[in-house]
Amino acid sequence: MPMTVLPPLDETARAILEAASKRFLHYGYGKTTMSEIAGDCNMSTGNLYRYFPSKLDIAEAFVRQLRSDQIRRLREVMSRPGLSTPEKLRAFFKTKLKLVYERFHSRPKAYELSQEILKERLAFAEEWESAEALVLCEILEAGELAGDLAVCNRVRIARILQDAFFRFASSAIYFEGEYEVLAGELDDLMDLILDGFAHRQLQAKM
Amino acid sequence: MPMTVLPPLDETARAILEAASKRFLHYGYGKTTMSEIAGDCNMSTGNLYRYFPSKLDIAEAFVRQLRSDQIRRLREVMSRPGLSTPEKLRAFFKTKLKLVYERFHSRPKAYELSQEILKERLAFAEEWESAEALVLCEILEAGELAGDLAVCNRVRIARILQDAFFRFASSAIYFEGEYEVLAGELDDLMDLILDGFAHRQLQAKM
DNA sequence: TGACTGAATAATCCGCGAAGCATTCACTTC
DNA sequence: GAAGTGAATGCTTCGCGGATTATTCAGTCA
Repeated sequence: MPMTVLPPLDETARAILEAASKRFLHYGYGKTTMSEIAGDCNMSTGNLYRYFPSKLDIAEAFVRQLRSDQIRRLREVMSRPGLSTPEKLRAFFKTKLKLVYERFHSRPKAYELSQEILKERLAFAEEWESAEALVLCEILEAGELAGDLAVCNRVRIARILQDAFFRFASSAIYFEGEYEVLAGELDDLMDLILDGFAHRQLQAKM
Repeated sequence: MPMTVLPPLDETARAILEAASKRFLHYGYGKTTMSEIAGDCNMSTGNLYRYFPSKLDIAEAFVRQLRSDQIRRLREVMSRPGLSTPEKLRAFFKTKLKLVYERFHSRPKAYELSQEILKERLAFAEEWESAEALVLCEILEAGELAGDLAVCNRVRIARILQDAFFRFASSAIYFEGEYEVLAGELDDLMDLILDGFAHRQLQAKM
């Protein structure tokens, strides 16, 4: 179920994916042809289709790697010892902003590819959202257990948080502003929302 | 400064705008030609340019009307007597969602035109955002005076609110879901944020 | 002199044939 | 029979000439 577990790839498939990835990163999805990928792997185009149903699926597999790497990093940050639940939530969204911002500016082809796939493959986009929501749920659950947070419905709260920080995951903003400004606005919003949780905490105690 | 005040249009300009609007709504921006507009007004194409610098400016003037109408309605809702500040804030964003949702589904040409202009005319998009922020600021100011709300920096808070509800103004969502679902999610988010204000209120009193 | 014209200009759009490419499949290889 | 081939197929894109259309401007009108 969680997308971080990739179906195991046989050696040939891995070689194909690696060759394709290099070209995608250098030249972009559109400027990479199946014959080039096949050539890099010393095989014919026909054989590629024994390992991937289509070119788009190769790209999806690539983006899947990028994304699961991102999930891994998010988990890493959030599980640093000594962080309170509010701090974890803040770290989650700030890290996400930083990762996406960096990818956008330093690896534009990867960013662009990611966007293309997400547009074509709605199911994948939803899968990815759920994977993130899962991490959020884990943070919330830990907070609940630690008495850090009063949360009645974790799934719902995770969804609300995703809504609230939607703007910071939207590509539109990366043309607008500096990272520092964006991060500042994110902090402001997080302050308000954490106050919301604090208030609920108080209410729950009464 | 506020965009709701349109530069007064002379009679001819108004006629042009009206003729153009009809065609934009029926056939869309791209399928409307300057000669058609001129024909509708019994004048030559050249004369149109004495009143508007370009076709895009006619469209902008039209969208400006739509938008200022929307601002007017937002103000109307928010100034209904007997609403507390939290209720006003909720009404503001729910009304906005409803207006945009309705436009998207019942007047697709108008929606599409709106999007086209906002893409071309960044300055206009920003102007529009500021106009909305201004309304929010007014709500916040009234709340402050009524002792309904503890707000230190109105402009900043307005910005935070716009960030938080960005998703509900983004066109992406109108393909996804039913209005009821969206409105429900908006309510959830608003609940959390209002709790945030409530908490700040308590803090301020101590 | 200000309102307006419409032919001239230049920019953009459109359709269509050619080229390039993803995908398939009958076939080869080991 | 699993792995691989590469020419054949059909789909998509591209480029380009002609047509359409936004914009201009020298000139008319009242």
